[in-house]
Amino acid sequence: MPNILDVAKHAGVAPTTAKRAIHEPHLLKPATLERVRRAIAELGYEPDQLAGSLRRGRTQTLGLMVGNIIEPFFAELIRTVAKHVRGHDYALMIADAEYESRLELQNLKMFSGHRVSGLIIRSAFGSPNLEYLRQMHARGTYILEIDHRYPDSPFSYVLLDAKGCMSEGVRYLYDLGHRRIATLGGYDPVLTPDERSRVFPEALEAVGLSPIPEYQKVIERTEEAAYQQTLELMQLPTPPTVLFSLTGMEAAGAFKAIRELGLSIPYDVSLLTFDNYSWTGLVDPPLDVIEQPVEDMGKAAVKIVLDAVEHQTLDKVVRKRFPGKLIRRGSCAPPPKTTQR
Amino acid sequence: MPNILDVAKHAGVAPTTAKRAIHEPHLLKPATLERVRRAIAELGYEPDQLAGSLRRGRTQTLGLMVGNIIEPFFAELIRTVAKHVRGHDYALMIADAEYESRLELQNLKMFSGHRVSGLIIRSAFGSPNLEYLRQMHARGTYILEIDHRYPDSPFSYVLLDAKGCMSEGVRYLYDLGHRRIATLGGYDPVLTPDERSRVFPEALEAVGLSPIPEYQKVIERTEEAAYQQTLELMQLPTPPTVLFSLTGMEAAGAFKAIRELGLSIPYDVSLLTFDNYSWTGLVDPPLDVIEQPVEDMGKAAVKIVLDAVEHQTLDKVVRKRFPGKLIRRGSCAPPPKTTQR
DNA sequence: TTTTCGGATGGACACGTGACCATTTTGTCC
DNA sequence: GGACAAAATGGTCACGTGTCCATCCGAAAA
Repeated sequence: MPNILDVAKHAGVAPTTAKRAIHEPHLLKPATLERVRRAIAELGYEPDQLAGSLRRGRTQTLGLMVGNIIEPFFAELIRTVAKHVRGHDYALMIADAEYESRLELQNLKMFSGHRVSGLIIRSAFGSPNLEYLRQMHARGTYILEIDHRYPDSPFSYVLLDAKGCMSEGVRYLYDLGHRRIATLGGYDPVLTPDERSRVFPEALEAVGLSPIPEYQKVIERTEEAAYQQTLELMQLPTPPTVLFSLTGMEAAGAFKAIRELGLSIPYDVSLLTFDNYSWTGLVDPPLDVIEQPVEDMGKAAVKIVLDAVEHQTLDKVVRKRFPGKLIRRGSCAPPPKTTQR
Repeated sequence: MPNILDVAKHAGVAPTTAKRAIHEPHLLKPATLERVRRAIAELGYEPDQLAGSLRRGRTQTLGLMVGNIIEPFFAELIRTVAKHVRGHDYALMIADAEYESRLELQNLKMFSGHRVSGLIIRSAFGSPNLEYLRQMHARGTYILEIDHRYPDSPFSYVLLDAKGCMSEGVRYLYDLGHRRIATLGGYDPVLTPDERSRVFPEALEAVGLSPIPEYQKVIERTEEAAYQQTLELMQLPTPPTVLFSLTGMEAAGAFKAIRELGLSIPYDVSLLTFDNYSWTGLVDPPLDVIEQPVEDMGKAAVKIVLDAVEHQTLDKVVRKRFPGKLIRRGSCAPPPKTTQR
């Protein structure tokens, strides 16, 4: 593979001149520039990013670690991030932690070994890796959390306005007449310390309700676990009149369970979920959702990270929250008369 | 950031010895090894993959270029590939070409600049980038095509058994009584030269049918285009009795169009599609699908690429086809009596 | 004690680039 | 044509690692 010296030799100039043809072409005489350019084309020369990064002391590489690539939220996030990184000459390394700290650490080490300049991370719940992130930051990697953050983490973040969304959702359901509202999956400081389940009680209290203990359960945030919990909830003596799903993944499980129980949405039970996944508009009835502005979030994340990396302001902390959007489609209706109190 | 020389100094040994503690620990006296290991731990040393790759002349990096990361097929492919790369100390660079040759080339150059050792690529249709891929291969990148291949491409591939799938699908529909079968999107040597649409006529002929000209149309393989084409097809004087969707993405568009036309599946029209996406089991009726063994395909792709890269057998060509699996769920039934001939 | 040999350890250098400073060439003015 | 500044070009080295070869040490054999 030809290198810059080959190009220089082929063009009859010094290596430094050859390199300037790439990075500072304005410094060269047009004739020289042209000669070097032809040499580059003829040899098919392509700069080695490895050597450049090594010398420069800084790579043109960003890391993106997602929680679970199968979830459309993360797939869309990857696409958006990739889209906005494009054109800035940065490569994107992507890893999927599957919400597991062990995998997360393994991937972080890989990123670190490859000296990524910036890292956008959806950290795992209850992860012991905060210290490692701190270390990466101390060594020059700019870190931004997305979708979820460690409590007390010192890093920049891009998050959903969880409190606003939960309040709006609960208010919407309350106004329809619902009093027995259940979320899929409850708050747990270690297993599922996500903001949505944490602020749910506050949102209830804001409309004068309080959490119903028998609906509270800590589950994994998976389709299967949501399926199971829905079966259990709907077979309680006094089942909830509405299920509030905190992720689109869980909504699929809940929807399946409701259908298998022979219940009708929204006549027997209402369903509201986060994430405007495409299937939510295809099922019958189409689901009411709280849409996350994934595009905006990904774009903001890239901007913050690239700004910090390019200006080497690694200690600059930028924190942004984005509003969700409640979309009504028909899966929420007033609760059945017979069960209303 | 500490380097191997710092470690050596800290442990009181020569750089070479320090490095052996990492790569060839069996060569060191246990006491020395222990001292170096302690130094590594105390300094938090992590080898610089850039410098290593530069010296070695080969990176520990693979590239994966997908057609469209939003499609669950590719999201699953990414996950599977990431999963099987893990544990081999390779980093994964991921890019999304969005089926556009221009983006594809841009991403290929990025991969090339970062000197990826292997590349798994779902190439864009009618792309002019085959020559560039050839060049990358000549310079030491092992290349494997997945899901689609350039006609006459010289590279390894992992593909679906398109012919088998199309034959089985057509046979299934024929046996139900269908004679007017339309695919969504037809074959075009430049725009959509995919195997599925190409072998569709053969599959028809195998059961004694022939393609119906008015159903043949070249469309983009998108949800929106499929939606439009479905509207058009179903409003023809003699509409097809069944739609055969070649991708899961298109099925969503078709499903939406059918519902909006007030038609009932499968009584008014049947629907069969590739890709067992989760939503296909949630809608009413659940859809008959031809499932692609994404896991197996991704696993095989990684194995082939890593084998070739690690043994430096860059000219070894491995080609595999995987069978699809027809899953019946109820969206295909005998055609309506009134329209049957 | 000397020799020999294999197990341990050490030293020098190259990978391809970018940063930095040095040198040559060109243009302008008197 | 000479002086001078600016424009253009050139030379050297370090980034952190892996490779290659050299050296050292200690134990067993002579």
